[in-house]
Amino acid sequence: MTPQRRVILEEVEDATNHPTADEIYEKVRKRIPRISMGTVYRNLDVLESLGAIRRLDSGRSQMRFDCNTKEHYHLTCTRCGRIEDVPIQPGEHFVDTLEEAGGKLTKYGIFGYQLEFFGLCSQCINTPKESPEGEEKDRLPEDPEKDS
Amino acid sequence: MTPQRRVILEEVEDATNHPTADEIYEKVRKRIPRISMGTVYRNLDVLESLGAIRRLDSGRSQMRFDCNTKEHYHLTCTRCGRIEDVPIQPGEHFVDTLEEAGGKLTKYGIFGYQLEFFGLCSQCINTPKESPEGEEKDRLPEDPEKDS
DNA sequence: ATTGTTGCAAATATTTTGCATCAAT
DNA sequence: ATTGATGCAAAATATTTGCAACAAT
Repeated sequence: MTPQRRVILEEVEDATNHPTADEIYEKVRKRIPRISMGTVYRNLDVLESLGAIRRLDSGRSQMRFDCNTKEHYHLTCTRCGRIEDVPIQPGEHFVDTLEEAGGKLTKYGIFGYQLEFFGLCSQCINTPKESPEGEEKDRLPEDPEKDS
Repeated sequence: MTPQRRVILEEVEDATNHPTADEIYEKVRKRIPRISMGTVYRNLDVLESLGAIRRLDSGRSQMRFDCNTKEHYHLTCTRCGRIEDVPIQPGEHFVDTLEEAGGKLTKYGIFGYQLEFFGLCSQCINTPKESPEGEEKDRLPEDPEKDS
């Protein structure tokens, strides 16, 4: 556990959003200015295989990282791309239903599943749409942002 | 609908696996040798926004494409990375359960979800593991292949 | 003429890797 | 000494884009 690795882990843990490697790099760089991107990526890999963090696939080009390795669900915002945790408690009926349903699939050779939600994040849901003329629809999963 | 676009669509439709842009390019190139990768990507985009094909995010670095735009589920093979359709009929109880569960989430501002399964594809499930000594476990979703 | 599409090449973006050096056993 | 980790730069990968030429209205 080198200083670099510790700081990288701390920054993933402190991040409230689910940061990209680049965001982590920028934060770590404030504390260790000479750190390199390669070190960040290498340590994110190591921390992942240690089970300290999880790698999330947001459906966009960049990977995101999460220090919460417990089972929970993510919401990808169709407007801004932010990922946040879905506010469902592990005990809720929804999860039971899903677990039960998922269990039925083992007969097909399936032993895992991943569920992602799409909608508006807590920030965007309270923000009026930007382009007032354009009737810009919120995008569905398979239509990640085209504009820039 | 240019010849290029038609051929690209045909190749996505003919592919039984869920091909990557590169695989599509290689196939199209056999019929239109001078086609360029840019044209393939541009047309995959166009075809997607026409609703003719879907873009799948396999959790790996390359996008994959699917001409089946109807709702269905995918299994990503944890051993070889292949994507195949989950042999669940739309009417099966499992899907109903899931739909019901998913519907309960609208109160959180969630209007869509995507479910992916992980397991062994029909090919790998009938193949003995390769490395006999290494106890090489099948990998879980968040642990895409590390070896090469 | 205008519009949209192509092929090509160059650019972009993200992630990975080679390598000499450094740090800690 | 050996081992593993670092910083740096270069490479690799996947995708996107600028542009001149082409095709069809």
